[in-house]
Amino acid sequence: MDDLRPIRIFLNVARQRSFAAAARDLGLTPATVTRAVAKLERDLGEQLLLRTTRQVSLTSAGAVIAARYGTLVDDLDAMTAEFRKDSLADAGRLRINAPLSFGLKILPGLVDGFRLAYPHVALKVSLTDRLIDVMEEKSDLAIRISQPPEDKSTIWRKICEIPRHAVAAPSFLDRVGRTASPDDLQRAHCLSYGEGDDGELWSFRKEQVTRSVRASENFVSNSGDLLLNLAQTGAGIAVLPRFMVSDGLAQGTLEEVLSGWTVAPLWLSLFYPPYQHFPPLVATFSDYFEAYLRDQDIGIFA
Amino acid sequence: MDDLRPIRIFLNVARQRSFAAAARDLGLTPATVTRAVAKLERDLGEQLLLRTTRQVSLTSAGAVIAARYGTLVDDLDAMTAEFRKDSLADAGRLRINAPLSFGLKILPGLVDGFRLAYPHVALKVSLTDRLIDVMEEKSDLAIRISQPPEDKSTIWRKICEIPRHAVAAPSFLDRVGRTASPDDLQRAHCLSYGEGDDGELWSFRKEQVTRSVRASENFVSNSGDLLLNLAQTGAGIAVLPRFMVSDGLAQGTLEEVLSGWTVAPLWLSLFYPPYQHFPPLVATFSDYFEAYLRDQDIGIFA
DNA sequence: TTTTCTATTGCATAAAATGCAATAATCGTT
DNA sequence: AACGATTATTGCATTTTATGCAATAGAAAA
Repeated sequence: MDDLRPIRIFLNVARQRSFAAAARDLGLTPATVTRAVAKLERDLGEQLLLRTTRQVSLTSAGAVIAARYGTLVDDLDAMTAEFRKDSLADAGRLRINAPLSFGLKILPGLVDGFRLAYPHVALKVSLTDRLIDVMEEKSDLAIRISQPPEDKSTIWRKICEIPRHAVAAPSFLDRVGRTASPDDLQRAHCLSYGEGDDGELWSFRKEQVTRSVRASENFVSNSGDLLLNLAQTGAGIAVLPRFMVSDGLAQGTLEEVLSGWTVAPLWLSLFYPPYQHFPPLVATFSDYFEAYLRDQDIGIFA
Repeated sequence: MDDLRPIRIFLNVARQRSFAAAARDLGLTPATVTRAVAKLERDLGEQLLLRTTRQVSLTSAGAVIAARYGTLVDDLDAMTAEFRKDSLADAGRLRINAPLSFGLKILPGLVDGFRLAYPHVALKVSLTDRLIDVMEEKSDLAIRISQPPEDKSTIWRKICEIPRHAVAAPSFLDRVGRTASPDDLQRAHCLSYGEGDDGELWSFRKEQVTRSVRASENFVSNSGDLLLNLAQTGAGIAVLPRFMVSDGLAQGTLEEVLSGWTVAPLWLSLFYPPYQHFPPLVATFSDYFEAYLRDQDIGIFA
């Protein structure tokens, strides 16, 4: 019973008690109606309608089946209509994935605003620091802060650049001394972010001069928050997004290292699963996301 | 949304997270699966599945739709299975139509027995004395006591013959006198059964001799019970089925007129709507009906 | 009776589904 | 890194299915 057409036609005939009327109603030929009903009866192995050329009535089985299938078909139509309605850009469900630190620091305000603007959207936010596959994480979109993506297979959209600062605790700098040039940086003092074993490559820039330093592999973590904590307790120098260190700098628990030199920024991007047809709701959120960030002091819009 | 096939295929793909696996499972080619899912997505205007050559996952919309459609399709399958099961000969619904007097006198015992033998059949009995169209009365079968049917268009089955007796109250016969031959019958004394205006034609037979009397049009009723009541109160002579008068004869409230002469019997028949495929349950009841009547002293089985 | 409307069916045509083979993409293995 | 295996997709040819038209027989109405 895969084809609902015969059922629909049968229901119409049963309501109107006429094949011809049903045909006119549905814009079909009587022949089609006849064959559809015959097919349904054949499939169910039960006669549903009693026909004379001038009169049509229901058998017992037909009456039962008309009632039961009728409500079911109505349910299905209502459901399908709802699906179509939900396909608008301002309702439905949205699963978002974001990095841990970004999620905790930025998302609360953003999500609040979005829920206010689009109250019919059911949001599900998952926080993961790994730069995982969007599909595996079952997300409709993923927020990522990373080096400019080189991935070819995934779809992504650059939102802005995230300026970074090399920071350390004042107590730490008091102990090891403040340097003026990246060349003087002690590799062992570096608290590096990364998934693998080797340290990050930090690129400092001052006017036209660029200096690169490969951070030590002595300490590598995939958690920006951990690096922040360590830096604040005086364990070393970390290179972190501004939105993570601005509080510490303001309160004096952190001090910028190599001020005057700028670190190569990261990119804040939105990653999408391999959509053929971009869901309108995802586009809506993406636009809201970009607009929201423009009003915050988080990134630099090129 | 008339074709459930794409939905079924989509559900299978969603469960297995693989087009190829679904194809193997359903005995289809991957091409068919691909096209079915694409069709569903086109119909709903929403992407449901995210595919890579090695990975398949659900969009938000896909997850919702899979869940909702899944339960609905399950309901439909269960319903259809139930219909098929009910198409057996011992369950379902049965609408019976019978004449009033027969229904009150004979049906109670018959229905009791049938319900005991077939407890899963829902019976609906309607009593009508008119020889109406079976379809108009919305019955699956009609019990009729009548002259041998000449109808060509309807389907009927003769069960037995119903012997009739000409009866009157003893007091009535005391007053008007007892006659020995139909020829002496006073037309004005006849209480006639019929729908129209003119009286019945009563055919009496004694050995090889046949005598016909047309009953008076002075009193005609379409209710056998009314005729019986009138006869018992001494209003005249009525020709009635034996099962209606046997009690009166035994108790002496009625007396047979022209004993020795037999009245042409009526036929007890079952009338059916114009079935193409005879419903098994109707056949079951018909057989039970005939068997039950053989055990009663109601009819004569030729 | 004739007339009109009805349900059905055979036949020719149009539409849809299917299978096969080829292609591009991705993952695991060597 | 390169290869092999598996996967989803698509164009093309074929088969299956559905559809419309016209004809037929039956039943109610005029």
